[in-house]
Amino acid sequence: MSTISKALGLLDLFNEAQPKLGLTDVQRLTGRDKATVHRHLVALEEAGYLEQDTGTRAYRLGPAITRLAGMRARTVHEVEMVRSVIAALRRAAGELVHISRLQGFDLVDVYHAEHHDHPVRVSFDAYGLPPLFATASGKAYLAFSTAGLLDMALADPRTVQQGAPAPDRDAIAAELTAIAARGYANNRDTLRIGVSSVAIPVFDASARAFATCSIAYPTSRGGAAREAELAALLMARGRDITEAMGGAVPPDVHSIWTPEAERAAS
Amino acid sequence: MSTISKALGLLDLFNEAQPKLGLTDVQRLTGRDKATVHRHLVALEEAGYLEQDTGTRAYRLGPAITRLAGMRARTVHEVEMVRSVIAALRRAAGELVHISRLQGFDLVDVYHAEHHDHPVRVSFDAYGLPPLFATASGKAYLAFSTAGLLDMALADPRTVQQGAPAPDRDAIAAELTAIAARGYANNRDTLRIGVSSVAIPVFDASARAFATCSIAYPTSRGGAAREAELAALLMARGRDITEAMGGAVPPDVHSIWTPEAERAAS
DNA sequence: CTTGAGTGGTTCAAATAGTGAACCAGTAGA
DNA sequence: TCTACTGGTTCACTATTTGAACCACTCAAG
Repeated sequence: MSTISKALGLLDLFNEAQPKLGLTDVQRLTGRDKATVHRHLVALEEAGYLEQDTGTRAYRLGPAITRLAGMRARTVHEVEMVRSVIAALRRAAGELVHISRLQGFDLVDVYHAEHHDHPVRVSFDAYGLPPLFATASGKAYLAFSTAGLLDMALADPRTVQQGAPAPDRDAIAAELTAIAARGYANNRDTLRIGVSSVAIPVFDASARAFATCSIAYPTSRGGAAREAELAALLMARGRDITEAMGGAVPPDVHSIWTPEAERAAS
Repeated sequence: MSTISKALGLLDLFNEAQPKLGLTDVQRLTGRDKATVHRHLVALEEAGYLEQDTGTRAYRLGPAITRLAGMRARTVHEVEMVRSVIAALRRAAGELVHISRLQGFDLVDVYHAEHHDHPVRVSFDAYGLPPLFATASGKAYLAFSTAGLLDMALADPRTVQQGAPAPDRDAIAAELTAIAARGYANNRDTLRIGVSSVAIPVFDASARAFATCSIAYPTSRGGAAREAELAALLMARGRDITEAMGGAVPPDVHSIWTPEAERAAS
């Protein structure tokens, strides 16, 4: 293990539960020698990745991290921020993976990664904008937003223009509650025959949903087992996606997603 | 020089002008051996501080930076984010340094660091909230915000309640233009006899002013030379303060502040 | 289709930089 | 005054890092 990895690993020790760590704390947590830890801490501090409280001498995350994150936000396009995570997801799932973002009352496609192994693929129409509650992404978004949003989406003029039967508000609300409880939304042939999908929300820095990540797959390839499998993949990466974009997963969602992530890591 | 410092130094090579760097680019910029650079880049990539474009193989800043910055934003209090910078400023200036933040139409004190060397100090009244255009901080804020804000501040009922003569809008607007051009605002005895101050804005991630940093000093200690000296100190640290809080200095301001920063570094 | 000049990446002996047991110094209770 | 904690430092030892030379690949020119 390189010295660099060891030093950078120290930064991961800082979290909500332990925002400040003393030399001895870090030494205990890592099991490494005190002198080594100290040298690493000093090196990180000199570079600005840590800073030391002048009073307690405890270390905390430093300004260089914030500075670089700003640089990344400015220089790396939003799409590229999640591209590697999405690519990994697409490889694991073998299906089309989407990132969509809310604009007005529509979720528009920001990025989608195709997979080229299967001959049968879901083709994607970039200009079809169905109402929020009709797609897996939209439901994922609504389920993790404030309740009022569903009514606003239902009040959207395009919802009734379709000539279709009026949507059942209570039924949708009940489904959203179920989605919030299990951590992901799904869709089976409801929007387009032969196409199913699963979706999770992406949260911003204020832990509010602002985008979604979804996997679309031909229904022909998937039963309930396939859906559960893809949903597990999605939830295992949910935290990474949100954090790569500068967001924070709310605690309640975190507790739903984390067990899946651990299961997938095994 | 430690390996850690060398590796972390690589991250600073990425900026707006060169958001993506190849192995050879980094090697040229650092002058170090290619093998060394490569090992460092790989170590940083494995930790998530860099990521590699699968196509071009160029490196860019990675998701771990954004993740950690989120952690810092959540665990380190806003005040502590700038405490060390402010402490350095206070030591260099030997005067009272303030950080104020806009709340509604008032700049309220977030943090202030006193200096204990001088017997005569500016004492600070935390509950005095003069109109924006009457303080150095307020003027610094207004000068780097949209023009409409001045009129809103002038329309504030408390402005006229004072019983003082009505403020001259054109004179203030002209002063704000001058402030924007030279990079800092000042105040001499106008608010309180015997107290002068200089101030600069602090910008958020969207490069909009959202707070200010100011130095207050007894007028008895300061002529124009003292004011210029303190203003130079302030502007030299302006970028650090903004970036430590996750903000970005707008390009035009950057070009005003940077020469001062270089002068002060010598 | 070669050739050469670019890439990015790898190898392994040499040496430099990292390591850790033991040490010092300060502080807060008992 | 002890003791038991802190944070931090020293220096012989050794393991990790280093860098010249190397490979593999791509691309444009001859």
